[in-house]
Amino acid sequence: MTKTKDQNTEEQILNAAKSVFERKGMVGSRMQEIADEAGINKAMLHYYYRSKQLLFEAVFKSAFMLLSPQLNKVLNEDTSVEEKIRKFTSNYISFISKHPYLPNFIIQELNRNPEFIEKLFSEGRFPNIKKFKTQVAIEVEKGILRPITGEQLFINLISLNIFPFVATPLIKGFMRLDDKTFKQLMEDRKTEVANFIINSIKA
Amino acid sequence: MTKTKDQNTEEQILNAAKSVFERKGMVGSRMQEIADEAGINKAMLHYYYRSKQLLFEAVFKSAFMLLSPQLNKVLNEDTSVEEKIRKFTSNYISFISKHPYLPNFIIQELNRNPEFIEKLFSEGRFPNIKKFKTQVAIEVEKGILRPITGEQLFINLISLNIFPFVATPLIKGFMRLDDKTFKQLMEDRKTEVANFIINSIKA
DNA sequence: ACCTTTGTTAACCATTTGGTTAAACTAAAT
DNA sequence: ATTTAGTTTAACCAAATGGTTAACAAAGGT
Repeated sequence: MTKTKDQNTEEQILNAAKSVFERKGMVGSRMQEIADEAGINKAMLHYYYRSKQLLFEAVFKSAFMLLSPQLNKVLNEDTSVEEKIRKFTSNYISFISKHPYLPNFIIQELNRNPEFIEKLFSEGRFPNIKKFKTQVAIEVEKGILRPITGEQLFINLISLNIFPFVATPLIKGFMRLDDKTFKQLMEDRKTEVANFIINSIKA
Repeated sequence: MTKTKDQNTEEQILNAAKSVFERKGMVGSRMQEIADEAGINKAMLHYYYRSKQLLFEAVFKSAFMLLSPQLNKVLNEDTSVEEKIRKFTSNYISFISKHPYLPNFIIQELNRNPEFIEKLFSEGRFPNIKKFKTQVAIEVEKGILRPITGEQLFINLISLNIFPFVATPLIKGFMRLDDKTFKQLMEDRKTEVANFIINSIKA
C-alpha cells in the first residue's frame, strides 16, 4: 500500500491543522474545517491522531518548537548583552513576520491551559536564561551596564518584541493606523527596539 | 411587578457573563454556564439580551470602556512626558492586578474580530494619542528627550506594561518562576518599567 | 491467487449547544 | 377581584460537532 500516496496524508493533516488551529485556536476550530483544508475525509483525522485534543497537542508542540529554540540560541551565544539584544530583536521581528499567528496562538492556548507548559518543559528543549542572567549581573558589576536584573531585562526584551504582534488590532485601533503604516512601524522597530533598550541600560 | 426583584436580574446576568466571557472568551463560553453563574434560567439570557452575540458585545464594550478611558486620561493631562510615563506605569499595573483577565480578553477578541474596533471607535470615547505625539516631538526638539517618535514610544509604553499580564504563563514557564516570585517581579515593575523608559529617552 | 495490513470513505450516532415556546407566576393598577 | 404587563421556568427543537463503524480499496508479502 502507500505511505506516500499523495505525499503523506499524516503531514497534510498536520499542516491543515496548524493553519486552522493557529488562526482560530483550539475551541474555535472544527475538525470538519481541518479535514476540508487538508482535502480529506474527517474520519482520517481520527485515524491518524485519535482525537481533537491529540491533534491539537501535536500542532501546539510543533509551534512551540519553532519559537523556543530561536530564543535559546541567541541567549546562549558567546557575545555581549548588547549584541544579543540587537540580534534577537532583528531576528525575531523578521521571523514573526513570516508566522504572524504564532505568538498569539501560543499565548492564548497557554492561558487557556497553563499546566501545559509543564508537559513541554519535561520533554523538550526550553529556553534557558540562566547564562543570560549571570552575564547581565557581570556586566552590571563591571559598570558596562546600569543596574538591572536579568529577569527584568529579559521581560522587557520579549515584551517590546512580541507585544505589537500579539496586539496588532488594538494598536492599530488606538493609533488609527492603516496596514501600510503599521507595517512600516514594525519594520522600523527592527533597529528601534534594540536602540531603545541599549540606550536605557548602557552605562 | 418588579424591576428590582433580586437586585436587577439584567445586571446579574451581565456580571456573570463578564466573569465567564473574560475567562473563556466568546467561543469558549457556554450560555448555560453563564446562566448557572448568574443563578437563573438560561431562557433569561435570551429574554434580556436576545442572543449570545449581543450579550457578548455588551460585555466587551463594558470591558473596553474600563480600559480605554484610563489610558486616555493619563495621556492628555498637562504634565511632562516623563511624568505621564511614570503615572501610567504605576496606575496601570495596579489596575490590572485587579482585573487580570481583562487585557488578554480584549486582545484575544479583537484578534478574532478586528472589525469590531471600528464599531467601538464610531460610538465611544477612544484614546487619543495626538496630544502625546506632538508633546513628544516638542520635547525632542527642545533637547529634553532623545530622538524618538511618539508612535514608537507609545508602543513601547504599552508593550512593557501590558505584555507581562497577557503572557503570564509563557513568562513564568520560560523563567521557571513560581507565583510569588512572579508577583514580586510585577510589583517591582511599577517603578522599574518607568525608570527603564525614562533612562532610554532622557537626553 | 489469496490473505493480511493499511488507508479511505460515507453514513451514522450521541451529545452539546444556542435558541424558542408556551405556560405559570408575580405584583401593581383598575 | 380582575386585569395587565413584565418576569421566570421547564420542556422542547434543530443544527452543529466530535467521534465511530462498517464496508471497501490498494498494496505487498506468501
